[in-house]
Amino acid sequence: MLSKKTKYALHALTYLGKHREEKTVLIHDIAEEHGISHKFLENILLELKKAGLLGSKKGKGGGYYLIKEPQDIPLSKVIRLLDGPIALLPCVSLNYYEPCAECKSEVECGINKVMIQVRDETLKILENKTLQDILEK
Amino acid sequence: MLSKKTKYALHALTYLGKHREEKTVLIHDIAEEHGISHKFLENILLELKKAGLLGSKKGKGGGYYLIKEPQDIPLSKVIRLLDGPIALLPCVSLNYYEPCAECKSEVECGINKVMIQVRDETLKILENKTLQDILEK
DNA sequence: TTTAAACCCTATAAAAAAGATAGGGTTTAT
DNA sequence: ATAAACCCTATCTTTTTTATAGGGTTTAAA
Repeated sequence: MLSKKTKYALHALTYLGKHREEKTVLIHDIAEEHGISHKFLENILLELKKAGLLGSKKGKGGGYYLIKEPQDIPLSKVIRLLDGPIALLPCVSLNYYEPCAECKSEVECGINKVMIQVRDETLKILENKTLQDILEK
Repeated sequence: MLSKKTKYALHALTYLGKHREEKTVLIHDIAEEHGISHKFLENILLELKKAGLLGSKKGKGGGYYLIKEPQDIPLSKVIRLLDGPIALLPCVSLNYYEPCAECKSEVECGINKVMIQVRDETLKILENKTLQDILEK
């Protein structure tokens, strides 16, 4: 399951996507709309900004705005950013690889082999669905 | 990512699958092979038994054994059993449904819509991959 | 140029989930 | 009879998640 961070991120991105005509959107407004803690949401938006999905403007009249087109923001990107690996095991993660403690040999491990396949197929799904799909509902 | 419980369960099932010729397999042997706590593994095997995947035999010479054919044990079954929902959000879970706190209306929620599609496609993958695939490596 | 609105940063803490341990009871093959 | 192995319940530790707090910095507009 997705963490609340990722869930909130998706809600925020959706909100920003719906308000693209406005130059900026206030954290406050997003937080209020979805009943999220202002400060917690702030951290999330900062991460999305660091990752290049959002831009922000300081000072009076400032706020956040989408920097990418919704169709260029796949779910895989958002999930990886806030929740980490998409792979089901560390030993098959592309972005967060770690060896498995229980595995004596990855080469001989059938679980490893299957999980690589699962990872690839799952990635196809999550790279294919974008913020655009959410906005289109 | 999968919890250790699920990971251990997959290792145990694999071990049992490889030793199907023997009538029973000792918890001890599986635990030792993969460096898992005996007691922790015991709990997991009990869950697999309750779910109808394993049988057990008490007394001297007893142990656990596979009750189903490997091709009839999909990853989805094991994951749901030990880790819970496969869906990314509670509001789209088939087996563990709960409404989302942040969502005002599921019907209007684009995230919900997309996650239903993700769930269905993910399920296809996880129902299609079975213990047999792991054993075949 | 002041000031209010909003972003930015660090540290800490509460709550929940995961992971593991302990200890004893019951069953059964030899 | 007894040792080997399954079965059950409760507790505890660690890690991760989910926040909260408080203050500093930047900037647009009056």
